Amino acid sequence: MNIGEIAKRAGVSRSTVSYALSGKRPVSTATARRINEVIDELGFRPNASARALAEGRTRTLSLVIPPASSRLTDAQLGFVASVVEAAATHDLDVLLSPSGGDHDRSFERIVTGRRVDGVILMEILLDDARVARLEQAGLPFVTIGHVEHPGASWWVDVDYAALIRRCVHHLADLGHQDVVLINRSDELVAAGYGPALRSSAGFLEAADARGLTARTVCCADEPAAGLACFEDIRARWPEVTAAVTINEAALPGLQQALHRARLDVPRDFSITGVVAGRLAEGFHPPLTAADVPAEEMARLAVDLLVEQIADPAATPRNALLEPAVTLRSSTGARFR
Amino acid sequence: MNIGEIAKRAGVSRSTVSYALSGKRPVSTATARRINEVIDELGFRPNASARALAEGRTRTLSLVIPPASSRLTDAQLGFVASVVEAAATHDLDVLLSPSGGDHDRSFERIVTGRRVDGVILMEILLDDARVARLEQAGLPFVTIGHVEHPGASWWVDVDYAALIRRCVHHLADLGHQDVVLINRSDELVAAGYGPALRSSAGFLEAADARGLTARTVCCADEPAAGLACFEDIRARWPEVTAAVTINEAALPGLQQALHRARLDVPRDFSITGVVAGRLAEGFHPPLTAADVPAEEMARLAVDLLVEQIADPAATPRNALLEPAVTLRSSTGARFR
DNA sequence: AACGGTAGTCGAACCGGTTCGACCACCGGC
DNA sequence: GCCGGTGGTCGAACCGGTTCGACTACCGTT
Repeated sequence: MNIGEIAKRAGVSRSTVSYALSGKRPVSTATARRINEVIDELGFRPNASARALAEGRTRTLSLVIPPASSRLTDAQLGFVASVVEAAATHDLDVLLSPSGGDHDRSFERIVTGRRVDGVILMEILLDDARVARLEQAGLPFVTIGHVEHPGASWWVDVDYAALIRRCVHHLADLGHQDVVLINRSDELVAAGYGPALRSSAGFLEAADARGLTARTVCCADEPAAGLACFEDIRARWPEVTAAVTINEAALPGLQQALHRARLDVPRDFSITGVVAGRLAEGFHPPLTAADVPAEEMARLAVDLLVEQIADPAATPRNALLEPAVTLRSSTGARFR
Repeated sequence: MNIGEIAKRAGVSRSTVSYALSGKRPVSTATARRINEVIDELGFRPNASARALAEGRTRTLSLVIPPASSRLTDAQLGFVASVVEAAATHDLDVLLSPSGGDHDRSFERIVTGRRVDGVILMEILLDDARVARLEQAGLPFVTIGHVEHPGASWWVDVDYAALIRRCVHHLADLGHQDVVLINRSDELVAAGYGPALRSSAGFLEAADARGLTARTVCCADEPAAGLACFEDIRARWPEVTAAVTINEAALPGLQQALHRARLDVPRDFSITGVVAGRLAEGFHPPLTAADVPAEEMARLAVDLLVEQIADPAATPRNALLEPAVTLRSSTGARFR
């Protein structure tokens, strides 16, 4: 069941079997055939640990996810599956590692233990300790989202500021005058979570450019919070006629609040934002929104990481995606 | 950066460093202190591949996710995160492997390449080829869901038949006479997907016991299908006053269909089933349903797997969970 | 005083691959 | 007929850990 056994049965040395498998040196067709016969017969496959030790690479990537306690949103979960798919096309395996909370041990194990060839970090903060740790360790990595001053680093992100600006312009075009941004949670904003901060900046910028009255609120990542948040908005600013959101988890609650308030979307109230396509379509009515392109981001992230692993000295590359805002049916002209 | 370097700087042999780290043989306190100083100073951590090779175990589990990974339901995704958490408490890493489709190479790599110590298989079919493959390879594994004739094997499952029966009895108690089961997709039923088949059986059984008129339909795992499916039900069987479902992905579509049909839940129509708690709460109104206990299943699965890895000869254990049906507000008495 | 047991340490073998240097046989060129 | 190059193969070293057997020093017994 190991390479020595194969060699013995094929009547050759271990190195010859290795060369027959890798093709790194020529092997006569006759020997190659004999070796392959034995391998097929015994169902041999090289031991991954031994190979990793000898080659100095593990053919494995790590995908660092936020702790499960802070619920993963739909877009994030779709991303996990997509990374696995993308890695599979490169014959790479994916190690899923939690981080944050009391999971620093797992993260350290990955980084220092040479457990993987590279890391994909998701949900990073504008100033993220894990980024510094990986840089220090000299381990190739790609971040989903970019730190405040990316310098020369590898990352993939969605241009939240630009997308939110587009949403605001869309609402302004429809005649809305009083708009609100329903952001992610206070905690995330306080921690310096890029998408939340950049969305807020883009929102205020575009509202200012179009002379709209803009309000922003934070909302915890759960349906109940969405409901409470919307009722609060109605109570404080009854003049608001449209909302922009990046808070996927709150959507069911928003839906419920709209229904309770007997507001028809889009006749009485418009809603748009940046949301996973699947969720936007599940909303009622389907949400006019920029769909977070999880698969594309995953593919890009893996490709960038593979490139970086192949040549760690290469000049860093990045990608700032700006998906189209898909017009569905949750935004309409303001007649009142 | 390797154990030899540590040994040299601490003035001892490599084996002494190893024993100081593992505690498998006594080391004098003076030497241990010196070794630990050097280790802390250099930030040393044993190379995972080398250790795996020497010990014959990788301290890694594989979580095999279903083929069309883009179609993971909420309950499944919650499960993935929970498995990672549970494994972390045992200091184990989790390798996420796709299977099915054109991903058989990934699966084979895991199984034959001694890449992991054990496997958790989710979304298995009543007669699943991967189960046979793992048995043949002699690799410890636990399945989420159980095959038709489990024999002596390790698994964790939710008792769909019993839960669906409970849902039907609940509806019968409320006076409903004509009920429908909205199942998962045709394809899954045809492929022999346990939860779908067992739900169907339990549904018919309980309806029969209570003298209800029962219909069952299959519905693809997406919102649009849920909408079409419900409108179809209304057209064919207008007398139906309650639905039971295990199709989480179709829920938003059902919601939309109920709204379009101007049916008030629960006044005009009742709906219940087996659904992730988070989704049940996101429904409007909150769904009376049996919440799939993803975290508990994950923890159990990992614990069972760890137990099996420690003693492969142990007699197999399993767990059939029957979570409570949580009364929320989507079911009501039938007055008409 | 001889003896057995244990704490503490070392060197060497081993896990299962990859890769380097060396060797031989054979070929064509001058 | 000698030389250089290439195809094909082997043995040995190496990757970085763990573990076994052996050895020494020192302890308390009888």
